[in-house]
Amino acid sequence: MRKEKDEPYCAVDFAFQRIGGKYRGRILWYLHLHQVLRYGELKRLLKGITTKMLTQTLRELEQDEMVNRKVYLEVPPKVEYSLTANAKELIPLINELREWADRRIMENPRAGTKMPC
Amino acid sequence: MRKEKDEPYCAVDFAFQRIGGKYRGRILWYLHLHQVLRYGELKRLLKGITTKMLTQTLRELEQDEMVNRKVYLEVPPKVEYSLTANAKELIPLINELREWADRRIMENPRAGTKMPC
DNA sequence: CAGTATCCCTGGAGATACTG
DNA sequence: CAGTATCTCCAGGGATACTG
Repeated sequence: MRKEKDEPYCAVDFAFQRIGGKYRGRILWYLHLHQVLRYGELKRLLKGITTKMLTQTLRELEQDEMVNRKVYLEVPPKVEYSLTANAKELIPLINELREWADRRIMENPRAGTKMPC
Repeated sequence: MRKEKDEPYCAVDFAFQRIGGKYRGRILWYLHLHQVLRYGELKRLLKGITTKMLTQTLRELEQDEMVNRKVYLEVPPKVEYSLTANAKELIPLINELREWADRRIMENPRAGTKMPC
């Protein structure tokens, strides 16, 4: 049974509930980079994610109108995921967050190297 | 004992680890709105937060160089929190996330009203 | 291929009491 | 005032097996 999120206290809260969580950011970013991805392709990109978490996160993103899910009635099955218009509005922001993070990573002597996405 | 965060997989991950979490976004936003806030003021703004979570989150933000902690050696004690330069770079982005969220909230017939922060 | 269905465990978070 | 210190709980997430 799907748990309801806590009522967000304010818009900042609301935003972070939609993009926060362990995999949401990367899923949105990969869908942006590739335009459209199949379930298995996403699973390969999100190395180590379990099917349970991937399916669950995709379903939540779908309910939040952040991703489209397109099912092809073929054998073997084929399902494609893509960003909705709502989510696309966020891409420039996520990109700037990514650049901010890259700067923090470069500043840090320990890390010293950019992390590819 | 402080648990280490999972190694972020990429910069997008890194960014969300720094601004994600239940209260981080709002703390950064409130510190932006008020410039400087005392512990008790933050606690009042984050209605319902426990001292444990507030202290813990502030310490993490401090370690991540997102907030400054200034202690006044007075009785009664006085501690002031403010944003670091690193965190201030994020404010325009958080503000745009907030505006994005406001648009989503207004679109939704159920909600229909902006949420103040 | 794209998922379900279970079982299980941990750590994020709440409640409460106490202190320099 | 600005925190510590404990105890507790539960849901987010992992591992594994199975299926249309």
